[in-house]
Amino acid sequence: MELAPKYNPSEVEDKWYDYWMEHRLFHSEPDNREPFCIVIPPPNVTGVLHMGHMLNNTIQDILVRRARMTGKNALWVPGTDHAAISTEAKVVAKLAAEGVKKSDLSREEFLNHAWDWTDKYGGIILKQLRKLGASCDWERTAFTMDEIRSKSVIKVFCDLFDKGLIYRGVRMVNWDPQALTALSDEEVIYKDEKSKLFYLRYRIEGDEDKYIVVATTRPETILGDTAVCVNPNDERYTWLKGKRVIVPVVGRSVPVIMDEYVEMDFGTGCLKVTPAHDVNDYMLGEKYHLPSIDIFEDNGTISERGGMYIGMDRFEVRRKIMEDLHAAGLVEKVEDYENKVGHSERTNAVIEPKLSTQWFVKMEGLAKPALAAVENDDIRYVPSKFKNVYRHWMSNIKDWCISRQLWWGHQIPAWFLPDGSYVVAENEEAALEKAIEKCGKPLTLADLTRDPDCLDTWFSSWLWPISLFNGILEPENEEFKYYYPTTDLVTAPDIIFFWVARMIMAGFEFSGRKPFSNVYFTGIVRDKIGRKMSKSLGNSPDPLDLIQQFGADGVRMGLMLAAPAGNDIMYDDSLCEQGRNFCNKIWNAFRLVKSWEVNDEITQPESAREGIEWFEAKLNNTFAEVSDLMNKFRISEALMTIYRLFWDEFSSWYLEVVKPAYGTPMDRKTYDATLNFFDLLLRLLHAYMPFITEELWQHLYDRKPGESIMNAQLPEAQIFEAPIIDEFELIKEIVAGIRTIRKQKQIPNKESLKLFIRGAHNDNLNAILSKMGNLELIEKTEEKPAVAASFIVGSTEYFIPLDSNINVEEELKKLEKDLAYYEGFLNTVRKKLGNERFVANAPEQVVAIERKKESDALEKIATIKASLTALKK
RNA sequence: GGGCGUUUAGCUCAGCUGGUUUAGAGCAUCUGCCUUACAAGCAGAGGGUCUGCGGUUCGAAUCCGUAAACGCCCACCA
Repeated sequence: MELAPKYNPSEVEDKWYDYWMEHRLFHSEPDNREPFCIVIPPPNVTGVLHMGHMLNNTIQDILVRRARMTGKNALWVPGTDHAAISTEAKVVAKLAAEGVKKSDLSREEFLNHAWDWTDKYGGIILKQLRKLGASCDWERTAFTMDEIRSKSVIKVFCDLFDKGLIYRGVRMVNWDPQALTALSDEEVIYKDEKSKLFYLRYRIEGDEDKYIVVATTRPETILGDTAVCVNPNDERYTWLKGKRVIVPVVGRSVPVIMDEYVEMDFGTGCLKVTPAHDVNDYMLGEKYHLPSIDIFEDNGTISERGGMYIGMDRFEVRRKIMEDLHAAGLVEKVEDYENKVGHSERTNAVIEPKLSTQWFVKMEGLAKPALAAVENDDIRYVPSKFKNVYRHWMSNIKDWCISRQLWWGHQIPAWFLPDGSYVVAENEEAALEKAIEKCGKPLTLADLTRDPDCLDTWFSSWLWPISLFNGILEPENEEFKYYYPTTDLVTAPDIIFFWVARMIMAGFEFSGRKPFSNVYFTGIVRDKIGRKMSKSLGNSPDPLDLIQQFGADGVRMGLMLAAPAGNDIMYDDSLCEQGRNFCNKIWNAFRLVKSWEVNDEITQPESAREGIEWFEAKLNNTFAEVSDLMNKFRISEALMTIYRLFWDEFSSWYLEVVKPAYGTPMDRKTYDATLNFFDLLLRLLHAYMPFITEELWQHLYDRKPGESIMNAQLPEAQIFEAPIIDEFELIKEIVAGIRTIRKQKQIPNKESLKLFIRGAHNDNLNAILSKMGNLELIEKTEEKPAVAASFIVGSTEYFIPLDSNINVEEELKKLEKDLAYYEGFLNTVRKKLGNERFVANAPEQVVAIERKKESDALEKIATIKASLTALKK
């Protein structure tokens, strides 16, 4: 077989993905093995793959593939989320572009458009995931709005309602005037904004010459003012007691109320009260029975109730009303001001606090077991710092507003009766029954009106780990019992409240158990200079382009090299380059091994025997080390460990040690051992780099159809102390010493050298030393050869005799530098040992180590000094 | 306004319960090599006193306090 000198990913990736699919290698069914399960954080059904997905799914794939190779029955369930607001917004925008308004369509018509959109763009992202090698069980692909998931949502809603955990009520909610829906508190993002603080004059009723000054950031809301409030302890304003003031421009007379809520030292200490448009004002309004004037339409324009500026947009009015206030001489002053303004997470529209009737879930009771599970590590957070964030939120949890004024989603299963009361039921028939019972009159379906609102997207995704296995509708089914609780969850910390916390609560509430055992939080993918990747900045590469350029394995490796748990990753193409280069390294090592001819007659050279013994020990220990790191979710460290094993130990040392001279064949024993090592190395690498490892693994031996490295098992290994590993490290140092001399003296590698040794030296690996150093002789000596370059390893001196004269100056300099180092070192050690309290207090072992350091250093110094005097002669 | 986290070589990060040869890795840098697996490579080399200050200790990158910088989360001062 001829292999190209460079690895070409595009030639092999699709081939092997198809092969895996064809043989259903990602598919899992319950059996008697231990299950390992991950459910995918469902991406938006109409989304496209970005770097965040890339990172997140690479990690999941690594975990799943590794589990498969360690004897587990591994399952990764894929699916998508209907993403209520964002999908509905996209459909609305698309229709608008075609000149169709949502309000002109019936609910059914609109949903048809939405389904068309979903069918057209849905699942693109799942197809893209295949390009990176994601080993999801595609036969199980689910959607938050498919039948099982929808029914589960409805059932859960009804159950919670029956338990009294869901209620309907009038509350001040976060209103998105663009999406025309209420949002949960978590969907509001507060951003610092430069704005103005306007100081407005409110004249006193009956004493029009006097006025008080009120500071506000939102002058347009004076249309809804129904009071002015001051602190009762504020002596500046005691005279205001019982007075009324005139709202500027509007001309309405409103009372002055006194409440300690008002901060005396903010602004003027005078607060305008607009109960319909501010949460705090709403509270004041309730307390003092103030009228509430909602001046806005749902889309943020002024309504009839505003009385003026009707139909104008809220930001337009802010400008206009200031003009009018100025004209009327009612503006005291205007200051620059920085405050936080709430924006919709999905549409980025400025949130308008709005009074409306919504559905809520009582959270306090749900939070308790969910908090405890994380606190006691029954659910493990990696990294654990996110426990703090979680604890804080969970112990201050607020009720969850779950209704959204949208059509795309799960419609709330509540039906209104003609008298305005309502019933909650899983379907129309059941609702009718309940309704008849409730009002005692013979109603028909025509008398019932279903609540038009939909549920928050997260109200379906919080069930995901359960509903994927149909555990809500059929809690006793085999699959649910086998795969649930799932094992690991991999997600980004920004949805810890939206999703993770709620899944945990849902897990305990609906299944009585936790939904997963470990949560691995990834970081955010940023660009090289630390900016978050975003479309508008244009700093986000297209993952598919990267795969095209560097190969899926290269990109996976690039991302994983830089991604410790919970840390943001500073992405740079050079990371993928490193990944690609590594693929190439593996590829070429394979080419070398496969180029060897085997001759059964040849006996194994001693160097090869030593090399095999060493690498076996090294490989075993690395297996153990990698397992340990992976159990701690230290994925990038595990990968780096493997990288170094392959590149430095295997390629640079092992292969060079066993490599036969050019044109000569290799013995059978060494060849077989090398193929075996290669096989094991590929297995170790497979979870991280699935494609190239499959390609080479298939080439390594004859494989049966359907056989795959995916299912090859990783040997169980434990770290064991092997003296040969340390011995080999010394050999490396000696070889490096020889190479340095070759370089300095410009002696070609081909020219063999003699090596003389003065001092202790272990002969065990001399065959390797001789081969790697290209030595024709290794000999102990008492005397330094007349003309020789030297170096020291441990406290042993090594000499290479030279033909030409050596540069005495240079040698002296080198030795003196060494001497200075060791004398300095000895000094620090002696300082310690000279300290009586150290010797008295430190553990015996530690003192012993220091004494050993001392004697080693002394020995070394003696050696160097001897060399120095010899040179100076 | 509260809380949390980070700060170690040019860059990205390890360094776990303080003591494993006066701090490790990868990348980048420098030097020499197109040595028939690989220039996407090989061989060699240089580079940090661990953000500052104070403390605990025989001993501190590691523990405590404090300051600064950066980041994140939460919060109803208009």
